[in-house]
Amino acid sequence: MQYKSLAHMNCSLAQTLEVIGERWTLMILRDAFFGSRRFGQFQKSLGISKNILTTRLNQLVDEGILAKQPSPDGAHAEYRLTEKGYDLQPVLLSIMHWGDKHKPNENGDRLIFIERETGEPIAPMTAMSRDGRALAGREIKATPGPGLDEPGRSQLLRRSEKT
Amino acid sequence: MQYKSLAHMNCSLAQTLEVIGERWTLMILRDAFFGSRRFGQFQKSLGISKNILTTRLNQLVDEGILAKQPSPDGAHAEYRLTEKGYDLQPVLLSIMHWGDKHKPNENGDRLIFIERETGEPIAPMTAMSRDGRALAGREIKATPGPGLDEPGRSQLLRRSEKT
DNA sequence: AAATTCGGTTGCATGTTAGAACCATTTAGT
DNA sequence: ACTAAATGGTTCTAACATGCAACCGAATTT
Repeated sequence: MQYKSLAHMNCSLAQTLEVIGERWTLMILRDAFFGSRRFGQFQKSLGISKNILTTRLNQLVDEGILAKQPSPDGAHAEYRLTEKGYDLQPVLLSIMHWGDKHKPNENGDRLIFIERETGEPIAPMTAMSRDGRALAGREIKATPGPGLDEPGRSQLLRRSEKT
Repeated sequence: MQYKSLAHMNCSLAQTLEVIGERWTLMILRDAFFGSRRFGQFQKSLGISKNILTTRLNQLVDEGILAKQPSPDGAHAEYRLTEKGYDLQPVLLSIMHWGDKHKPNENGDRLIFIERETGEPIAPMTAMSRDGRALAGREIKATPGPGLDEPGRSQLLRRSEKT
């Protein structure tokens, strides 16, 4: 997907960025969350070149984030979010939340996310303790898990010592 | 920062991606969260070319996400997260959480995020109702806020009708 | 005093992107 | 039924970004 691959890194961030770490990809997914299904809808709404859109949609289909299916009327294809795609919603929400705060529109929030059933606005995305307290950035730290290999492990520990 | 600018779009996602929407940028921030401060630390840990690292660090400083300061011993410079930078933690956490789930390491999670004080693992990043219930992707929808302009507004409404 | 480290800058080859032109199929209009 | 336009792409090319290697000055180490 890109110039220098991050795929060899044993890092959940790198692995994910290998898939969605490109501007258009997330914009396409945004549109998908808002109901776009068809090639032309994405293209018109985003103003993206067709060839780029083609490659991005194919990558997302290959990754199982979108599924390409014939439309109900059978004529053209549709791209729909899979479960794996829906799982990206927290990512989109937290990015948007940052944008609302630090790149605001002068008139106020551009979008308000509400619970479908109640119509109530949802809470802003924050890290939480298991018992439901919001946690600020500095209250959290990382420790090595079973999946971390030795180089990363020792780097992490060395750094956290002297903090 | 990139080929085709998203800056003209009135969209919190586009605005944010204009700043952090490039693979290296988020990797650099990951390192910053884990304690990297110096040019050489970032470069060694990521294996990124120096010229690219230079431009990315400068962009982050220009945006106020990192601050460049002389180090305590006065010799070389240090890059440290600002408050604006710390606010990106939910973004990183949700991306990593997706990676842990969908691009797992066979041995288990690579990192475990814990509350600094208690040592307790934090909850996975999820959208929440204000009263603390976790909300799945499909339970949420977007409605236009005061900052949304007419074209986007009507598009959004048109789409949500026929869902 | 010489060599190494640190934090870059510069130049070049190569890979990606953006835009335009083209094309096959389906749908809409007359 | 015939034509025109829309849809969903593919292909070509120019322009720009990336990545590597070489270089460089200042500061530290040997």
